[in-house]
Amino acid sequence: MATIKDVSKLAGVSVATVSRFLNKNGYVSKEAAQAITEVIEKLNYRPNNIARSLAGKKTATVALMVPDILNPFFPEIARAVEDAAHEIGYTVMLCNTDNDADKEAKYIETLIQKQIDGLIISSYTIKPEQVAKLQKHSIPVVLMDNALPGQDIISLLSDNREGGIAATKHLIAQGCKKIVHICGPMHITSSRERTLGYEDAYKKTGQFMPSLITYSDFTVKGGYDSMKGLLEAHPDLDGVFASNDLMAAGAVKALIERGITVPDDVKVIGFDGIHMEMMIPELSTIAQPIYEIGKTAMEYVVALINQEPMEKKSRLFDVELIEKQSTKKVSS
Amino acid sequence: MATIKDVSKLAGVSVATVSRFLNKNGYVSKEAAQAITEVIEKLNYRPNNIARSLAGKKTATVALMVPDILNPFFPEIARAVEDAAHEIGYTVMLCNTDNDADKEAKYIETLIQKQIDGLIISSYTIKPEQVAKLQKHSIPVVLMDNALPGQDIISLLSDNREGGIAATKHLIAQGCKKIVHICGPMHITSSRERTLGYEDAYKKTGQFMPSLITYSDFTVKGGYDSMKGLLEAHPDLDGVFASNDLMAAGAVKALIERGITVPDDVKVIGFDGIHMEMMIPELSTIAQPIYEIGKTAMEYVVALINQEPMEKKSRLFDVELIEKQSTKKVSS
DNA sequence: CACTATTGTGTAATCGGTTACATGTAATTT
DNA sequence: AAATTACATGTAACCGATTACACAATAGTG
Repeated sequence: MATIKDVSKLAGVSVATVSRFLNKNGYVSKEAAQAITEVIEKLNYRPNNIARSLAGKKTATVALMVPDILNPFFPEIARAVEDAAHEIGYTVMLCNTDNDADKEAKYIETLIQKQIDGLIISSYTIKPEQVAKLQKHSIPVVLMDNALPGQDIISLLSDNREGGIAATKHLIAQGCKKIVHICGPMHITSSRERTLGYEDAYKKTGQFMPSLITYSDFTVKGGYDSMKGLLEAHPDLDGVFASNDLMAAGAVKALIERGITVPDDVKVIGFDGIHMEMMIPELSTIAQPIYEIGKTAMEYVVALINQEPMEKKSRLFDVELIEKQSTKKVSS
Repeated sequence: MATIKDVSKLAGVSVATVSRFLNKNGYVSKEAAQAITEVIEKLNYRPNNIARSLAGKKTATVALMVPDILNPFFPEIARAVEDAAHEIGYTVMLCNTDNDADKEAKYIETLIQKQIDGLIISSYTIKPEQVAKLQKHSIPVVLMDNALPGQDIISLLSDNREGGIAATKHLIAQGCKKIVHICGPMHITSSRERTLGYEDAYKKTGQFMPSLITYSDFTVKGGYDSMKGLLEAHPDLDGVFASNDLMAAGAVKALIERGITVPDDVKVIGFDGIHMEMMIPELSTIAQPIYEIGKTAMEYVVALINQEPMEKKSRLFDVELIEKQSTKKVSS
């Protein structure tokens, strides 16, 4: 591997000049530039990023922390983040935390040692002290789809409350009279908000009862089990709002197994907008602008890394109702 | 951030001793060790990985190249690789190539500059010259679910041929008389093998015709479209073997849309064994030991990195038939 | 007891870059 | 013509570790 020294020697200039040339800062004469360009070409020289990083520059690496990349919501995030990162020459490290605080803590240690420039967290178990630790090492953090109350961290959230309202209103508009809700883990802010949205919207109809809500865990299995329970308690239900698409899918499964037709007998709507074209019927959902959020997360992280002046502000993204078959009005 | 120098000063020893202590090589007296331990604790010292890497050590980072993490097959791989990596203190960089040779080439440049220790490729478009480039930089490469003919690269494959046979035989055993096949991209080795397996097995029945095969692209949409075409050509088909689970899902969708019941009228089996619990009916499949393959890939890469003596050998993994509803025999 | 191994430690070079600073020349100002 | 300013380049310190080598003390051996 050729080094900057090799280049400087062959080009007949000093390493400083080569470095200036490479980084486009400071003065470099046309002749020197020409010579260096040629030598670089000839030696097929590539600057060593490790050395660069050590000399005080950044690593151009950010990490993405997710609970589990197997959960289809997170590949979408990963893809968005990776695309945005790649575009500006950054590289993404993938970290699965399994919602395990220990694993999380250990990972953060590793990431600090590896001198990542920034961290995008889309993990729900993240502890404030971990974030504090990162900040002590001046590693910028951006939270996606999560918020840490009372902390000075940028967090990018969808308007979950509004989404919960929109989902519920949509079911009402489609003619549902008795709408149940499968909600996600209560320690997740986004999840709570969605449920509050449902309550907001549904209470106005005067039909609300606490027993219409079941608490679940954002998994297909969880949605499936919850749906079974709800069917026992409310055989006359005709609308289901699940706090995420996976649970909605589980709910559909439970309904169909019981011989209940979706959307004819019961309409189902999810939340998130993950791609599940394989579902029959296809699922209506409240879609988050996941891609935009991911892209924004990268932009924010990079801005923080470069200490660009910015109003350090969290943001709320609009969600969008996507109507598919699962809530289609049946022409009677 | 405390450095090794700070530690050495405070502990009253030289940096060399501290380094020896940290790396557990060379002699360090009990007293020195004790003193160093205390100072490290006190200063909360963590060795700087960048500096370590520069000084000739490895980066403890591998990259994983996949076409698109949004395709549900790849999160499974990513998860396996990441788990195995994490266990041995390695970190994983995620690279989406979109099957774009340019993007791939650029990425490889970046990865070389970042001095990754090894690369696991599960991307189908990888070019031999790219691999050669990596090898020139002595970066070990392991191929997953793919092989590069005539190249000296370890590749980990499932027994796709055998899997294709097993899938077909299973459909036959379940009573299917006319079995069509939706095959994947022909430039993908694994895909071709699966199709060969189908042909092998089905030709024995004497029922085989080339028109039973449709060429598709490993997507849900592709499977859906192919199925439609096959239904036109062969209205009397009663078994479908799709070369991957996504296409199988698309096929199921097309069938159900046509009012055909799965598995009663037509049985469908896929390949890969990705998790799709949301499907109704759940999909029978030939499961690859994805997790094991991912783990093995990491083990191989690390062995290569450490230049451990090993018979540099590619491996073929056994696949497993997973029977679910989509091929259930209907009690008549 | 002299001689070799073993144990323990420190100095300084090295990895491959970046950059502050010194120095020198050419072009502008005043 | 003297004083600035802009341009161009090189020297050497530095980033934070690893490690070859030299040296010293202690233990073991014949």
